[in-house]
Amino acid sequence: MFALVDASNFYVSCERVFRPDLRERPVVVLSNNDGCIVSRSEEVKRAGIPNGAPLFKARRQLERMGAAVFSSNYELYGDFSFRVMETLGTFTPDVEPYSIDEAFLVFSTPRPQDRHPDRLAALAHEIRQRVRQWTGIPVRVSLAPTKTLCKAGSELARSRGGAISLVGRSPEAMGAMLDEVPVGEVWGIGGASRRKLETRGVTTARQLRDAPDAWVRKTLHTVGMRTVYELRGVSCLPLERAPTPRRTMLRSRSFGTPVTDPTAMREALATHASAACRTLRDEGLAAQAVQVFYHTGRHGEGAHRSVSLGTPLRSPTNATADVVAATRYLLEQSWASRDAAGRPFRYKKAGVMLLDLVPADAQADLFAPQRPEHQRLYAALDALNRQFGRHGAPAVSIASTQLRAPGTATRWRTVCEHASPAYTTRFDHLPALRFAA
DNA sequence: TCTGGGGTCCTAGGACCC
DNA sequence: TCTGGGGTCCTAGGACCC
Repeated sequence: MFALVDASNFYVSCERVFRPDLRERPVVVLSNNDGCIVSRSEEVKRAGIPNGAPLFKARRQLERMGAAVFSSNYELYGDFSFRVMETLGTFTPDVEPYSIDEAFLVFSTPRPQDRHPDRLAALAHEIRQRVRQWTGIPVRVSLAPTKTLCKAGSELARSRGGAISLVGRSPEAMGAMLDEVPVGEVWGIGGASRRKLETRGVTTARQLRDAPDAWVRKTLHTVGMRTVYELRGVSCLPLERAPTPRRTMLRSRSFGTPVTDPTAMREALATHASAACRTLRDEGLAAQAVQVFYHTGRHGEGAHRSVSLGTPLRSPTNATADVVAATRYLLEQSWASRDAAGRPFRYKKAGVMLLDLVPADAQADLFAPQRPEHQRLYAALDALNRQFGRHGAPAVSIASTQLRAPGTATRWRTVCEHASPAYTTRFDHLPALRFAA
């Protein structure tokens, strides 16, 4: 038996914990660079502002509603996520954090006498209550025999007090529930599959569940077949107790101001490469290939250009200097300031991708140079930054991340104009209580 | 008129998720 | 003026081999 615990409007909920004045007010949280709306309170959803809407399009409406607007504060959300996961760990050791705001839990199948719907509904409610009381975060809880059914249940729970159990229901009773779920809301059915299914007359989760195997296999291939089995109550997606080692890593950002000169681009790529390598070392991995990409905006006027170029590394590495050197080479190979008509390229975003990741201690190549001095260098660097780095800004970094002349501002960095305090992770941001006289 | 058969590996791109 | 960021998996098709 699986449980899905899912926070609704998680980022908004985090912002509200230390701001009770916002409980009844419309609130939105923005993506990086203050670009899009990525979390909306119920009031904002009701007003018809869609998820993913760019801020500049919704700004007037939000002002009229008196909405509070926040930049993303991942330090805060990450800490609340940790607290929620810890709380869930008091119900079962088998917790799989699935995303920042969701987790699957697995319980041993209840004995028949405990399988009464009331008892299961009570368990779902208890999880909900405890998370709310211990962390301040409202969640929905859905119990079901498979992960995909948990996801469907979580949708149904929205209109059922936030907790639901689909365990032990007959196929007919389950079908009645799945009738309420549009096929596009089934976990694993995205826009393309939804359109495909709808043109063939399949519009609900129940119809998908009851479609013939051969037809499903032909239409949605093996992944879709797995989804259908899961809808039938046959579990195909086990709980992932340990996270699977990652295969790739990407660090990218949109620029606060468009980049037109190669020096700023070099800085940005070196900064992304440094961040990626630090994570690589934290996770004990090494990369065998590097790719950089950068592009102009897709919207609006001006010259458009999109570059994506990669190179293998001589041997697996997580040394920042190696990767930065590779990004520099790739930039030199690909940079252009103007198009054929002489119009400047205004680059909006850049990123560094590390590929073919392997464990750092695996000896991939007998002839690869062994460089213990690198290990000591980066161990020292990481230790310095852990102790003296300030919230993502390293205390010691390699020089090419700071190519600008001293005293000049970095113009490419991300915009973040509505940040809330990191209430739970920085002493200087601790909330102050004010008592009315 | 006539155009083998079978295999591997790699890459790009699609689809999906949050 | 202003449109996140970070992942995984699968498939199709090309290159190449015998």
